[in-house]
Order: sequence, then C-alpha cells, then structure tokens
Amino acid sequence: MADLNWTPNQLARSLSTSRAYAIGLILARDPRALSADPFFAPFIAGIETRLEQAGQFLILRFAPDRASEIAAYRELAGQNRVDGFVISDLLVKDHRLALLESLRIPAVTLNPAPEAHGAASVTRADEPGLVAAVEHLVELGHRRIAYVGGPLRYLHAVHRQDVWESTIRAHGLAPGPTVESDFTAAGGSHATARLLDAPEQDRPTAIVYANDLMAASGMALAQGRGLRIPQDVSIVGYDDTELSGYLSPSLTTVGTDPLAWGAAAVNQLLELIAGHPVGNQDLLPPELIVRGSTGPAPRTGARPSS
Amino acid sequence: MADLNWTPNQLARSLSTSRAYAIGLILARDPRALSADPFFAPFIAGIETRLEQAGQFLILRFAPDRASEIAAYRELAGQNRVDGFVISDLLVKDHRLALLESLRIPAVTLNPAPEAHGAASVTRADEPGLVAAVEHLVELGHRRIAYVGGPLRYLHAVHRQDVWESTIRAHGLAPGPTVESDFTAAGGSHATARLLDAPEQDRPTAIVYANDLMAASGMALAQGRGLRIPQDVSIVGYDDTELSGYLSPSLTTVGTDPLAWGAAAVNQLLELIAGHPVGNQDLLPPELIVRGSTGPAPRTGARPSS
DNA sequence: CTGAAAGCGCTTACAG
DNA sequence: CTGAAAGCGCTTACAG
Repeated sequence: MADLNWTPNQLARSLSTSRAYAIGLILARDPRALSADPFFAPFIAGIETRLEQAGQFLILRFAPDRASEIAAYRELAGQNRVDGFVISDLLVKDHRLALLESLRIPAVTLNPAPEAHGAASVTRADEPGLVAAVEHLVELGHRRIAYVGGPLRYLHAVHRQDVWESTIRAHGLAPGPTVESDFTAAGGSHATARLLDAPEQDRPTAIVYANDLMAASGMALAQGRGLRIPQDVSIVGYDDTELSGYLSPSLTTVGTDPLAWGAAAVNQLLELIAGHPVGNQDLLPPELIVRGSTGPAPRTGARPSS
Repeated sequence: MADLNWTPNQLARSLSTSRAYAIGLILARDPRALSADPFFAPFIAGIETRLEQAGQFLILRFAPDRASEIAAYRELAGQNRVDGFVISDLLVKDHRLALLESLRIPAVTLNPAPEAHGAASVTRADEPGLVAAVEHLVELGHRRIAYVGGPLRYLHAVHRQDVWESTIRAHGLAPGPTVESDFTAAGGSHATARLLDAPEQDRPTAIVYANDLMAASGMALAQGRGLRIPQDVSIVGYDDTELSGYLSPSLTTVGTDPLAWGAAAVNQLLELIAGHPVGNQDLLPPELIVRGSTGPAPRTGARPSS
C-alpha cells in the first residue's frame, strides 16, 4: 500500500477533517505595493518555501480597502480554506486582532501586537541595526541626521522612528527633521526634496530611510541636485535589497532577511495549528551593512542645492 | 435562501465537481528570484487580483530543480488542486508542454509556444518597444550599441535579442557586443564591466538591457567608473520598474505592465477551463519611455575608464 | 417540476 | 485488533 504511488486526495481529507492544510496571508495594500515595496516578494517566497516542505499551501489575497479585507478574513476562515493567518503590517490600533479572535483561528503576527499578551509572533528587532546605523553616522561626525519613515499608521514605522529618535537623543543630539513617507520610490524622492529644500543651517548631513527603495530614490534626487554622496550627504537604507549593493555609491543599509522571516512565521503558525503553545520568537537581529553611501560629515553641512 | 448570508463550501463543491476553482503558477526559479527580478511580483499581483474577482485562488509554487518542478505539476493536476496552469518563462525547448498535454489540463503560456500551434497564450510583443528603443539610439547618433540579455535558455531572452539585432542591422549597423546575463543586479553589473573593459574603439556608446534591474546596476557601475550618463554612455532598460523613474538620471525604458499581463493570462485560462476555445491574445504593445539616461552619442566614443 | 438519494474520497467513531 | 458504516457539504442524475 505504502509502496504504491498513491497519494491521498487533500480535498477529501480537508472536507473530512475540517483542516485546510493551507494558511492565509491577506495584504491590505494596493496590489502594486507588492512590486513597489521590495519586502513582500521575498517574504512571500519564504512563506511558500517553508509551506511546501510541510505539504501545505499559501492562500494570498489583496484587499484594497477595509471592507474587502474583513470579508477576506471571514471568507477564508469561515470556509475552512485556511487553518491560520500570518499577519503583517500591524497597525498602531489593529482591528484585525479582535476579528481573528472572534473567528477563533490561529494567527502569527510579525512583531508582537502590543494588546495581545503572549500571543504568537515572530520578531526581527529593529534596534540593533538601526542603533548601529545611527552610531555609525554619529561617529562619522554627523549632527543633523534626518529620517524618512513609513506611514505612521504602521506599528513598525512608529517603532523604527522611535528607535532612531531615542538613539539620536542618547548621543546628546537633537533629532533632525523627519518626513512620513510611504515606502515607494516616489515617496522617498519627494521626502528627500523636502529635506534638502530646508535652509542651509537646518539641512541634514545624513538621512536614514525606512527602506532601500526610498533610500535609492532619495540618493538619486540628491545626486540630481549636484550633491555628492557621501561627501555632501550620507544615506542609510533598510532591507538590503539586491540592487543596493550595486548602486553608485553602494548603499549602507540594514539587512532584514524577509525570506527567513516568512519561513519562521510559517513555522510558528504550523506549531500553533498543531495545538502547541507558541509565544514570541526572536529572530537573529539584522546587521548594519556599511557600504559607500556613508562617510564623514561635511565641514559646513550640505552644499546649497543648485 | 439567497437572502441568507450562506455561502457554499467550496471544498465540498470541489470534491463533488472535481473542479478546484484555483489555478497554478509554478516558478522554476530560485525563490530569491521573485525578489531579484521585478517582473514577478506585479505579475503575481495581476493574477491574484483577477482571480479574486472570479472567486478563485492562485496556487503558487517554487521549484528549484527540474524534478521538483515536474512533481509539482503532477501533484497539483493529479490532486485536482488546480484547474489549469499559467506557464511563464517558456524555454527554447520546453519540457512542460508535453507534460501538460499528458496531464490533460488547460494551460496558458506567456507568449506563444512555437511548437504548440493555436494553443492558448497571451502575448506582449517585444518588437514595438525594442525597435523604438534602438531607433531612438540610432537617431541620437549611436553606432556601437551593446546588449545585455537574459539567459538564452529562455525563449523571451532569445527573442528580445533577435529583435535588437535585426533592428540594428536594418539600420545598416553592425550589432555591438552582447553579453548573456541573468536579470539580476549582480549580473547587470558584471556584464557592464565586461563591455566597458573593451578597447576604446570597440566600447559601446549605448547599452540596451533586458530588464531595469540590470540597467540600474549597469548604469551605477558606469558612473562608478567616472562615466557620465548619458554624455558618455546611454542606457536603456526594460520593464519600467517604479524606481527607474527616480534614478539619476532617470532611466529610459520599455513599459511592459506585468500586472495587466497576469490579469489577461487569468482571463484566457478561465475561458479555457470553461470549455471555450481560446487562441493567442495580443496585449497592447509596450511603449518606449524616453527619460534622462539616453542622449546624443559622444564624439569619440566613451571616455576611457578611470 | 420537485425531492430524496447517491457519490466525490477521505477520516473517525463505533460495532463485531 | 480489524472492518464496515457514517459523515464532511456539496452536485447531479434519477425516481416520484
């Protein structure tokens, strides 16, 4: 019997056991965000690869608005299409936590949800990489360090900005200007323009970005204005996208391995679905990768823009 | 009955009808390729978005080697997990066509498979955009136009290179050097280094790349060597990634809308699954987007590299 | 035209 | 311990 190349029909098995052998990932972003934000592609690849080993499936959904997002959770859970969810992009006040609880379906969050004590989560700490980035800049003599972050409705965006700010203060400096942006190249470009438009004495000599895409477009904008990187402005990204190592200059950034993050989230979720108690798991913290886009602070701040 | 908020259980329905209400996409690339190559994320987003409207699902799989790829097709088809497949990255001699036929399951290919006469496919013609790109460069006075392509086991890579070459010849020029690369930033960088290492009289004054990622890293490599874009070398990409519009200089490229391509492929596949005869569908051809990375050819070719 | 039954391919609780 | 039956929630062919 076991010798035969017979494989059980998963559909029938699912119907009989009320188990889907699949997990859900619902992205409350515009589908184009999957391409714009270089985080999601490798994150999904990590989920999928781990799931394959377990013989399970990923159900991926895009939800452009709140109503369709809630409908998607209800449908996938109610229809027994998935046994659990991976929750990314936690919001500062996240409506999904109560929804998931009412649906009585397991879930693993990326980073712990503050309201949920001891719930399952997988954490990649921002502190080590970001603290190292700021200290790197301070050591290079930078005193006006700006920050271009993600939308502040996201918990991770708030958290990264908090880490940036407290690290700056810990070095006795005043946090430079911050711009709330959106993780896109367009957003990074506009944010950088605003920072460089400031009067010379306020202009930052270094800018820390919440992802590589904004850092890359920000760097290009500065270069387009005739500023040299890093002689006039230093640039730090976040994520370590493949392209970052091949820009000119190459980008100093923080490597968050989204592939490993996705795989770890699936691990946790599978445990939870199997009925094993699961709390928070800390992944190896990301490291600062120092490359060509950071250098000593200029004597007199950034040169005037042309 | 219809008033009640009852929804039929799809699993039971699937078991009863032997229909999966899902389609499969098996990517025979390393999972990291999903992040490295900016084509796949929006392509998958396009598939998923169209599928949602139809109340269906996408089963996404990565297959690192030939054996696991074939196993994945067999499993998804044999287990009734999917009703059809979208086939991307057609190979010059593609083993999947016979496999699919033996599995007796509908499939839609991206671009027509040469062996399969009248089979279902969705085509985004390379000619218009690429021809426009080469003509744009020729008009700017370029005479030595190089090409950095994708792996030549892919039909689309061969095809794009053929279009590039025949267009060059149609203008009475000799095709410049070509490098077979791999669609990654690393590959684009290395390929560009090889082109720029050539003796000055052979050095191209313009380089056409098979995707934006290679173009971006190639442009950065040239800039890192002290070459000015476009004064010393003109650069043309392919895909129109979001970042391309925000590089410095911004990238001249060809816009292939992978989101629309994915949606169209699903449309075709759904028709096919419904039993309607389907042939090839031509999408609107991509257009050349002229930006800052292309300009008049230098008088004496590229400046010597530093 | 309406309604009860069989069957899709499993799993699991139960009878022998 | 083994084996036949019931049930998961649909659809469809068939009997009334």
